[in-house]
Amino acid sequence: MAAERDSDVRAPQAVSSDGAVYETATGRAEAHYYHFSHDKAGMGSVDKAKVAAVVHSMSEGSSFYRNEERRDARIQQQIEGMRRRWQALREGGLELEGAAATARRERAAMETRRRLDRVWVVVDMDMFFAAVEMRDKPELRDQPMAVGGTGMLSTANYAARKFGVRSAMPGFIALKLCPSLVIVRPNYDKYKAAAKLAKQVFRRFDPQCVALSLDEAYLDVTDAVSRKLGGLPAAEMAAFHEAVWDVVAAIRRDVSVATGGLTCSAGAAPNAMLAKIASDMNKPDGQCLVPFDAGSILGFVGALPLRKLPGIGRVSETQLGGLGLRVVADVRDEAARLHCVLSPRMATWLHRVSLGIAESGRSGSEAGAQYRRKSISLERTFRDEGSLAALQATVAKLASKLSLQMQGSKAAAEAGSSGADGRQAEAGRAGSEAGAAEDDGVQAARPPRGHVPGFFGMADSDSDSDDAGRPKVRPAMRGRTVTVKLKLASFKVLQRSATLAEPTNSAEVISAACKRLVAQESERFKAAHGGRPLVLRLLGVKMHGLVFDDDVDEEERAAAGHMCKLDDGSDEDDGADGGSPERADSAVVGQGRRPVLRAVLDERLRQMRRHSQQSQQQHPAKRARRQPGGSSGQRSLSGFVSIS
DNA sequence: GGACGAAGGACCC
DNA sequence: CTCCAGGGTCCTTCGCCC
Repeated sequence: MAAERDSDVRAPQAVSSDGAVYETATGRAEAHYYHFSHDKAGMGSVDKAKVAAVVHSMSEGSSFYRNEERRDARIQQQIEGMRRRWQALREGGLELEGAAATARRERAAMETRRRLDRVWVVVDMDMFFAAVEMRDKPELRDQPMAVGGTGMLSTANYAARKFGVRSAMPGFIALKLCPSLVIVRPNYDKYKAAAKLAKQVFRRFDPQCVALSLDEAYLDVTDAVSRKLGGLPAAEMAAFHEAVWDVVAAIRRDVSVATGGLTCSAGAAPNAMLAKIASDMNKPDGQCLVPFDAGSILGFVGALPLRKLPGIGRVSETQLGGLGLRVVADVRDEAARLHCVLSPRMATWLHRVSLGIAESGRSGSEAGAQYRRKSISLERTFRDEGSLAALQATVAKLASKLSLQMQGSKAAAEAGSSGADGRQAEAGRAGSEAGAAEDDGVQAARPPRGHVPGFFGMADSDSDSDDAGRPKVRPAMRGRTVTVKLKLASFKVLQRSATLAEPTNSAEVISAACKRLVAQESERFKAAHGGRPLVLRLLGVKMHGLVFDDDVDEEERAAAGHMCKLDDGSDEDDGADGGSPERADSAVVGQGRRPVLRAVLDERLRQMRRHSQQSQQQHPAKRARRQPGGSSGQRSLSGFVSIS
């Protein structure tokens, strides 16, 4: 293993600026229901057609499948609308003229904001959960195995991937594809321990590194690289690239040593988005460097299939594909027309990203600001249930568990030691009635260290103690808006929410509010369906509009001095980075006020830019108007692509 | 024209 | 035998209320 890594550590071959290296399998997966993410590492030899056939035969006729078909039909219809408009723009001129001018200005403004002076690294553990299990149980090494349950897998090893098994695939389908598959139940404590070891390594290279999940971290290693260069500015690009390459190699080596042989892949680039993309290019156990010059970057992103962009998922890929766009460079070429067809944000975002520009700045001065979650929720899937009483019992149980979590570490600790207070005893009974009780008793009784990390949880609480070994305190919080999530037996999802007069974290209050919403919906459903009961397969309870108890102190401090306000709708996001390229001078943006985590995530998590077809068709005139007209000039689209 | 609440979605891991 | 998760974030649209 060491040898393998060595060899690829040794070759600081940067990407050629024409991007040819990355002209990967554009193997257009026939846009349909079940390509669970195509060219994943280790899948080279999979018989895709066969896998698709098996998956299809397993799903056909199921409620899940029918729901997917409905969804797909809707999307296809949207695409039809987009297509017509897209074609119309090809012929007609005026609107496009304006848009082209806008796009040109936009691009110039964006180019202004391109930064090449920071070195970002994204590290991604290879098949993390499976790797940990294999490390601890060598007999699993050469076996196809996956971590998860029959319901859903979270990751699979490479032996399993050869059969077409992959993460986010339901376990029962995976077993069909690979009858010898060993499915291991997840053991999060082990994964957390391993992640903690890795993070200790990351901190040596970037004390402020941010973990997005157990298996992925973002590092700004600029300082480490310049130390490597002896504090001198790199005389030339090659030396600089080599230094970057070596730092990344060192990180990966140290991670492997620290974790007892787990491997990871990494990408390095001038911004976090590019680094993220690069981290995926040489998986597993490899690394990739995007050169630090605009020309190379344009070549690199340009050649990528759109799906590689974090933020472009199954739907967006299909939509853009419907317009004939396949690769990032296509988007760049069509920036003007896209401005006429997509929502303004989506268009602007795509344009920027197609240039390989992203803002992953981290404001050093902002170290004090902790990340604040925006919502907290709990949901449970169970066997189809039509009895309102049973559903309400589940609601009560979810509400009381959520309440407990919201009360912070102190409450959780008490509950953990006492085993079961009144609320939980009640919840336990209720749960078994609803048939959703499996692991619940255990979970509820778990001490504070137990609870699920969540997507962001790791950002500052990857461990239960701080660096000095003091136990970490989870602040109590209250929420003002409560939402119930209902997934019908048909897989259709509904959400019903209500805003309370006062923020709360009381189990009773939350429970009562949720029960009311569920009862209402149940009535409505019966009325609309000739008395048929509402049959659900999932219930969820969520709270948002959160206020944190320890923010009270912060407000006091704020009164005395600086500190920005972090929570409540006032979103420090002022117009959103991509939103207004006009204020290109907003070097100030990303300069101060954002919490560390937000700044880093900015790019990758805000991009669910989707747009609604309907509205665009309903208000074409309005849309046209908002494109600042003016300008003329002949500009051939090719002029767009050139790098100045 | 906002700000705010509600509902529905896309996406990520 | 088992039959598609759960925890988050952000975007968009719409309606209501200034």
